[in-house]
Amino acid sequence: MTTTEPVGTAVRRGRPGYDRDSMLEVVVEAFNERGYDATSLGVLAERLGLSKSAIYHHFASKEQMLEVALAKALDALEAVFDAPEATTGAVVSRIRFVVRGAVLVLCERKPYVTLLLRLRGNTPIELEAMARRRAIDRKLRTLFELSRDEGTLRADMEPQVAERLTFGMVNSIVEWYRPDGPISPEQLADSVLQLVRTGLREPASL
Amino acid sequence: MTTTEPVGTAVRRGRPGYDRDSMLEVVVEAFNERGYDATSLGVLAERLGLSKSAIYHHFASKEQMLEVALAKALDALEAVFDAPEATTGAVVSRIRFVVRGAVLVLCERKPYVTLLLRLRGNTPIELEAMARRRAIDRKLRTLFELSRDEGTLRADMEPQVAERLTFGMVNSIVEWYRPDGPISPEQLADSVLQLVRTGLREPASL
DNA sequence: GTCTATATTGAGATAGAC
DNA sequence: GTCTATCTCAATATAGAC
Repeated sequence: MTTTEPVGTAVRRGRPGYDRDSMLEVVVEAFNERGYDATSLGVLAERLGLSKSAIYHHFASKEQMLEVALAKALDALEAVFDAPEATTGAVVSRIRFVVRGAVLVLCERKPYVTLLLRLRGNTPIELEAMARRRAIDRKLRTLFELSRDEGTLRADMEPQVAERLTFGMVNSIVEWYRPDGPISPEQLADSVLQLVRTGLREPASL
Repeated sequence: MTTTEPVGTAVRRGRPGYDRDSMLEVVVEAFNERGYDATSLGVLAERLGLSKSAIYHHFASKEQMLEVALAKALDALEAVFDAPEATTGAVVSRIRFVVRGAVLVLCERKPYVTLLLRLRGNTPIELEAMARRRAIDRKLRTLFELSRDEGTLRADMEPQVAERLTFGMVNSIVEWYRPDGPISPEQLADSVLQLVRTGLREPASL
């Protein structure tokens, strides 16, 4: 159901000619601006330059749009956490790999990940996506526990707390990152890793 | 319109007898579980054990519930950022004060702050609340810029990025913190400050 | 593959009795 | 201060023509 090709730059507002992916870009942008529930098909039709009913030729329902969009986020995130660099080697390198990978996915597929992070679980589809997300969280927590056990994580902090704060920071990036801004995803990933490694302070401050 | 007494433990589900505050607790809990837009008056009535129309004796509209709830969050947050400890003294102490204060407010008024952080700006009320929130963000950014200028913030990171990552981490706490769990708000604030100061690593790791 | 209807449901809100 | 009954509107979705 979900081809996993890169997001790409699709045609915008150039009269019809939508395929599923280019349509989804417009749709998900609207979902993120107004919230999924608050975005009516009427608004979507307006943005797409189509009538409401025309939308049903591309998607069976509003919720199917959500489903396809969430898959784009989850497939990419799962790929990071299942990669060999995330499952083998030194624990510390694995953590660095998944932090960096999560930041990159988040920047590159920002609209789709944004949608994922805001789910409330109101329908079976949302619940399933949240379950996949929780599975990722569990892998993450395990990594932090391993780090604590081997003594590379600071001992005065619970691994769960460290994990949640770290990925809370990572996830919050969707709220402000602009793909067309001055910061590249790689630079941002570096900043996150710096902050997580050694904090904000210039030696002997804060 | 908004008395600012502490949240308190109000009567739950004990047949009628609701006042505005105890009613709001139930309402906001529902808003946060399902999302504001996805929460119908029917669902609220069910949770409250009232009919839909009875709700209108306490609030003029669904949106007014949101408005009153948002004020509870914003009043408390603004109090932190306007406190003398946030506006005078060493910049580094000011930053520490607002980080700690934000974490504490967030834990103590979690449902209300959660609502605030998830706004999309779909109505004038939401836009006004978001404007108040942005004013707070500006004060925050200014503090980080001052820190950079005086050389207490690490020089290899933009102050805006440092600020957003830090408060992204702080704000993400609403997603998992449990007031009745094992971690006290003070402990959590300490953990955040530790992480922000010196990072996650046990010296010479990660 | 898009359109103009239209069906159907459920939303927020009101009227007026008790 | 709560109820039942109802109003009005907008939502998702469908039917069927072009």
